[in-house]
Amino acid sequence: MSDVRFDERMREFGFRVTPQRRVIIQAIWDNGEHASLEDILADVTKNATSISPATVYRTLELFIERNLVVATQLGTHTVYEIASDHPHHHLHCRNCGSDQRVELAQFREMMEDIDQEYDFLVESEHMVLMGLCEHCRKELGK
Amino acid sequence: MSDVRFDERMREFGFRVTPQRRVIIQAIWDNGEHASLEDILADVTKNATSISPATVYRTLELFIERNLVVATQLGTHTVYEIASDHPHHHLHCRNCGSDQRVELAQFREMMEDIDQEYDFLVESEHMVLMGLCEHCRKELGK
DNA sequence: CTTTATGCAAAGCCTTTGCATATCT
DNA sequence: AGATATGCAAAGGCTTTGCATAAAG
Repeated sequence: MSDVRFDERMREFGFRVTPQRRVIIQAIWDNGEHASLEDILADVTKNATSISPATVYRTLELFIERNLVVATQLGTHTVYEIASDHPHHHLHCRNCGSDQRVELAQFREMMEDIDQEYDFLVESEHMVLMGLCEHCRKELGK
Repeated sequence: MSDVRFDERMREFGFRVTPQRRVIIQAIWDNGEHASLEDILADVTKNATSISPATVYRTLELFIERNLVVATQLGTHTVYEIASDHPHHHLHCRNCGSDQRVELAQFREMMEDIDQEYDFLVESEHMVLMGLCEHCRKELGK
């Protein structure tokens, strides 16, 4: 995604485009779309003429509120990614930290089963499954 | 579970039994086994001759470390429950906050599918699915 | 020109830590 | 008695807030 795209995107969402916001959204993008707050704060204070942390917090809150950015709980901390139209889930490797996006038909099935069996409507649209990736499970012999 | 039981349980795990620990573990139990930190702190300072928050933090850390208590991420905050032998998941209603324990055969299936399709080993053993319970989905017309 | 965003510094909160005292086994 | 847990108060770290200034539309 180019810088121009980000600008457009922000305008679409009715935001003013500022250098700080460009840097922040770029930081999220650069982190493979799974940026922790620390990642963002680090990137941002590194790349830019010292953006205030306050700005980062306020900007993220705003973006999340209006769904330009999605916040997801990954174990203990929250990660941020730029909202996309494609619902998906994540396979997050606890060993190497890699992150794989997947569309899980199986997940949909599971939701339907739960619906029928318990009459419960699952709304978790963006789950993170922790575990071991292809590479690490071999390395660890699992 | 009676108080005596808790005492036994704690001793099994090699803990000294103190009044504070009784109160803390009771607080977790009383909250339908899904107590937030706030719940616990509130209960504890209410029921007891003012236990120090420091003690609550240290005790929880200890219990979790040695698997007497399990900590689970529920959206933004962490919830605590007394460890049980039966692996299970939770259906948590975002509207009324009710919480239903379920054993999901479907979940196991999903894990196996993911294994085959992506060669990823899912280790999330204790998930919380957010959504709407039987009652609330009717109330909200979903 | 008006509205909105930013930076700074202070205030707030929640959590952790050190150490002396009290408690458990 | 010896080992461990607790309370207190202080220290820490992260996040939020108020307000004046700067920048965007």
